[in-house]
Amino acid sequence: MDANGRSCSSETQSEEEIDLRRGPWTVEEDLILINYIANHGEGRWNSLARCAGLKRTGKSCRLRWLNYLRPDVRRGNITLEEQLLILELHSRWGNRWSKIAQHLPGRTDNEIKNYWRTRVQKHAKQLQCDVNSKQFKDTMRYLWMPRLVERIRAAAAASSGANTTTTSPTTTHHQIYNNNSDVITGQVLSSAGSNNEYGVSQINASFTPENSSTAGSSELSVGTQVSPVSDLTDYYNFQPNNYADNFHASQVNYQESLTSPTGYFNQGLDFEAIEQNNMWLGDGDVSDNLWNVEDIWLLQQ
DNA sequence: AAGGGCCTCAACCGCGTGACT
DNA sequence: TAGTCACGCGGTTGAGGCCCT
Repeated sequence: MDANGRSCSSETQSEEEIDLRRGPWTVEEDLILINYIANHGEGRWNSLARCAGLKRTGKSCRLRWLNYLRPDVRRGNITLEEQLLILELHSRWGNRWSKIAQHLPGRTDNEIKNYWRTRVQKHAKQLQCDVNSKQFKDTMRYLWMPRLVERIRAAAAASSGANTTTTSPTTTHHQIYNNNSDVITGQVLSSAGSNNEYGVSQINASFTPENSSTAGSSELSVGTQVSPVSDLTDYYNFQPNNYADNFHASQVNYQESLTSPTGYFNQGLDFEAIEQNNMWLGDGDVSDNLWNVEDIWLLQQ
């Protein structure tokens, strides 16, 4: 019996015998699939497709359900926190999208893959280097990720400043990665802006470049006195032998990551000069304007 | 207003893997 | 052991929307 009470008599019918539909799903198809799964559960997608009366392959049904119709699928923009996590996990696992997606609740591997290809690979292309090259990985690790941390901190500070009547600690969950690449899931009690056991400030997960009035300079306009220059120079004015000391409180634990195998960023780079060249001051999406292409290439020479 | 280029993302495709017979 | 099937993964495609000229 299918979701509409009809008997499923076409178990042996091959896909070739059915006039299979392709392309975008209709609302009616979605409803059929949702209702069928609600009554019968997931799994055995080929027979599910037949029994539900959907002229789709099992694969197509599975994909539609997992990537779109599942109730726990999280729609909307990738948050800064999620972006940081994606970059971190990708640096460890590479294109293991499903594995990465497991650590971003509600996000699908397809969504993360699309994010990576459309946002991250775009910058590799702009830099005229391979996304898997050491140059690009170092650029991501030493420039982009600290910048994301800074923006997350700024967002947290902005939200705390905008909500000064709330002084009680808030509870957040963080997944942080130790040096063995193991996931540590922590329930963190902290006031906004304070440090926690993982050395990570409380993060306003709802903040996105898109839902801020305008990413970049605008986040400073809500009363948050976060200077991208001064804070970033704290981050980046590390010397080869003391950078770990300069990179601790309120930041994701990047001490391990800060050893650049290729040395591109271990040679006392003048990040303040980079700041003054307006490298970080893009006013668009956080993933845009993160670096000036010519500056990066000059740095790498 | 039009159209061309670019970007995003849903959907498809091919392949690998594991379970089962 | 070989064959089949279901499932999942990563890569790719293409439609539609947006932006710029």
